[in-house]
Amino acid sequence: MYQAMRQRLGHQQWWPGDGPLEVCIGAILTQNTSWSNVESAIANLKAADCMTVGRLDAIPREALAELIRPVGYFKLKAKRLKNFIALVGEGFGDDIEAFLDRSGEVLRQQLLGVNGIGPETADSIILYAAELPSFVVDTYTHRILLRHGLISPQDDYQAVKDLFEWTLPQDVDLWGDFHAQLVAVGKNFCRRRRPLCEGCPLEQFPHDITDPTD
DNA sequence: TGCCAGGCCGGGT
DNA sequence: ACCCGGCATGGC
Repeated sequence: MYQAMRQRLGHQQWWPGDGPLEVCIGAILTQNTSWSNVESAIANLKAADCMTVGRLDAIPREALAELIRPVGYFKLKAKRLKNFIALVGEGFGDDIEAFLDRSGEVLRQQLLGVNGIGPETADSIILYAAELPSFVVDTYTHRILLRHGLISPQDDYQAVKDLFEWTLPQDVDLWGDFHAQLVAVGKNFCRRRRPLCEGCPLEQFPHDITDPTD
């Protein structure tokens, strides 16, 4: 399935955006939000010279919220950004690289301890910012695998993550691009409550679910 | 015009 | 252990 998507769509070159801090910020801001909204919020942060740990720590939460308004849930996400920045600042000052330069297990545990960072956001940061192998599962991943009968509805985040991590060679570029391909397919061919995926790169693979509830 | 977007949390059963 | 409402702007 990866080869089929890759052939049709080409390498997705994820994460879109620049540098490890921007990846972390984007991962939090894009929670249940389209990436185009995140782009304009990130542009605001850059224009306000706030794309550093120090500036994000210094800026008042209310002002930060205004800068990221386009992402929606902006008050909530301002809080979540602050929580993440506090974790980095506690041990590493402004040095995001040093914060990320630790084992994936330690990183994941610390990230999950932050209010506002759940499994997908943590894994996105580990895979795309720290560049360590940690497969990212999102709603598209769930949906696509469910439609193809590869998982059951009650399989949780960890079960789906395990399926990928135990099956694929442990390769950061492969895992990163695989997730990116699934998002591309999800956005364009596998939308919510739509049974048919006309022209989908995965059309050749069996669809066991003909009446999707998701 | 309504539905959806690259989730996560807190409170209620 | 689940289930649900809340969070909110922008694009199609």
